[in-house]
Amino acid sequence: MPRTSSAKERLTEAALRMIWGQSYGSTSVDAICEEAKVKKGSFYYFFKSKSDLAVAALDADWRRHRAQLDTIFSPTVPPLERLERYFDFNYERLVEIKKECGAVLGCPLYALGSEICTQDTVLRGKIQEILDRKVTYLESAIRDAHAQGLIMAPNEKAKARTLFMLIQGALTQARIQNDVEVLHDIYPDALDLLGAGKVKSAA
Amino acid sequence: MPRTSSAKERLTEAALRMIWGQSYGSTSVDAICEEAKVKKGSFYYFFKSKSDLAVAALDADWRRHRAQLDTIFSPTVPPLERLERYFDFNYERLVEIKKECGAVLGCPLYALGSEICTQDTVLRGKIQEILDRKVTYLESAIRDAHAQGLIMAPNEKAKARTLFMLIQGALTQARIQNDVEVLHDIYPDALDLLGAGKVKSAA
DNA sequence: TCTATAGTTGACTGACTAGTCAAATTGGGC
DNA sequence: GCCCAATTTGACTAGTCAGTCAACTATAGA
Repeated sequence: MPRTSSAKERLTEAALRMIWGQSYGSTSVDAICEEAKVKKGSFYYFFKSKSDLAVAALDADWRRHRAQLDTIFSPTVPPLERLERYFDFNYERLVEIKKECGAVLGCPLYALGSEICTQDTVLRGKIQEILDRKVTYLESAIRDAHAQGLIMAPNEKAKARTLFMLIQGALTQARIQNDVEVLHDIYPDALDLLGAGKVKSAA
Repeated sequence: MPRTSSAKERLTEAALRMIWGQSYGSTSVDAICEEAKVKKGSFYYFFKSKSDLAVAALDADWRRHRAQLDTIFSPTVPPLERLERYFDFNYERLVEIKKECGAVLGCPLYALGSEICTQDTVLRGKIQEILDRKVTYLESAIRDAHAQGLIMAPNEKAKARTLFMLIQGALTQARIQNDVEVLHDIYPDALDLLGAGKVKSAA
């Protein structure tokens, strides 16, 4: 295992950062190579195309992100606390990245997915796959919360998808108006969405 | 008034259609000109840049869209029916466009906004302006519904923004997975979000 | 009919695009 | 020291990009 990052790693990292920070279309292979300090010949030794690099970049990012989600959504944590932690996590992440690069970037999957979905079926498929896996975390938290009588959500799959779309909508809105605070305001509304008020209070 | 569409009109229409259908970055001025049957020299007679054209295209689209929203959100219609109509309208619009161009395209403001927000401040400003106006329609419907005791939403501005982000999240998800049905499932959840169940039933 | 203005045209620039390739270099196993 | 495979390099296509420009035409008003 190399102590210093390999050329391939530097490429996927630079690619994600730049594509997320600007857009897929406006991020050139040349610019990615320059940022990663890799010559273009090497680029095409590792990846067969720009699209191929993007897939690899999303995969690498997902591997990192997944571990964080496993912690946040640990079954040892009460289900509604998992959701609250996830909201906090998204907020903190946005703040951190804004500090780093000066802009609120939202979710790379939605930003990239919305841009390329009509043009690159492979990339779109990868994005869909990761999005589906992310929804799964919400599903299990909602299922557990419902089972414990904390919320009223008999169809946890539908609720999870709706909640996910709300979160992603908020992340996209935050990106568009370059404002993290958009995220803060939605948690109480998310509880309403989940039917937290519909439940018979403890008798 | 010209009976046949002017070059300028053809340009804004082609631009919106192509940018929405693909992406801003992958839509070239040359391609727009070809689609609009206008020579590039003429393009730069009417618009000072591609970005300038995009702003004009959004403006023109908003003028059309606004009239439809005024009908849907007419104060003569009961407030919750306004919202239901708006959901139906979005669904029908997605279906229609899918029939036309073979793909689910979501909302042009979010698709374009998410793509260019870190790169084009003028375009971003125009998008924000239109988005803000759209939220206003939801606000008034929610305010009226609350006043009539149909929902529990004392802070109509916050609720409207949250509902808007849910809708936009759903539209974006529909675009990414090229599936209109995503939209259908969220209306009951939207009612939960608005606190339709929280309200004391008629005594 | 003259003129001013609005609109049109196509050729042009120079920078940038994704992707290719043969040759050179590296570093580990023998 | 030698070999082989993994990697690196930089020069190279051939096409596309946004934007420019001077010359041209159409047309409306006086």
